[in-house]
Amino acid sequence: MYHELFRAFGPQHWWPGETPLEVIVGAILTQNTAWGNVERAIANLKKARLLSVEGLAGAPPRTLARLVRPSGYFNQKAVKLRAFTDFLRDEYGGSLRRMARERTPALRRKLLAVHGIGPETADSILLYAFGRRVFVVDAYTARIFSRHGCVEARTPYAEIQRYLTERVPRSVRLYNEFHALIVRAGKEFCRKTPHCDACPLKIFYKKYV
DNA sequence: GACCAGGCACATC
DNA sequence: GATGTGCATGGT
Repeated sequence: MYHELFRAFGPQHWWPGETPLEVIVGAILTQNTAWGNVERAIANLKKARLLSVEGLAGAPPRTLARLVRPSGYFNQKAVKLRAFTDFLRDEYGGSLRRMARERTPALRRKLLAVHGIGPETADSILLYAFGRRVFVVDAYTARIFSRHGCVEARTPYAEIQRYLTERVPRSVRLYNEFHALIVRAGKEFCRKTPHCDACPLKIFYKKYV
């Protein structure tokens, strides 16, 4: 499936963010939200010169909420951004470099304890901000692999993740590209109803489903 | 005007 | 532990 997707779409160059902090902010803002709206919110933060650890930590919550408004759930997301900078300050003295020295299992555990960071957001941060070998599962992943008969519908996050890590070669590079391609395919072909004839994965669909 | 989008926390059973 | 609900904007 990976090779079919790569052949069809080519490299996706993920994450679409320039710095680890920008990846983290994007991961929080994109929760159940179209990426285009996240881009507007990030642009607002940049324009206000608040897309920094100090900026996010120091800005009034109402200001943050106003700036991230285009990404939806803006009151909650303002709280979540602040929860992250609080965590970064308390746990690593506000230093992403120090945070980057933490070992993956401990870091994942700590991230999951932060308000607003669940499994997908934690794993996106681990893989795309810190280059850790963690397979990110999202709504598209669940949909595509359940529609291909690999897992049951509504299989829990951890189980889908286990299914994939047991089968996919364990490479950060591959995890990065595969997940990005899954999102690409999900957006274009697997939204409300399957469009299997045009989808690069159609041969798998026809063979197994 | 309905439906959807790269979830998560919280309440309730 | 499973299931339901609120959160909210912008595109199709």
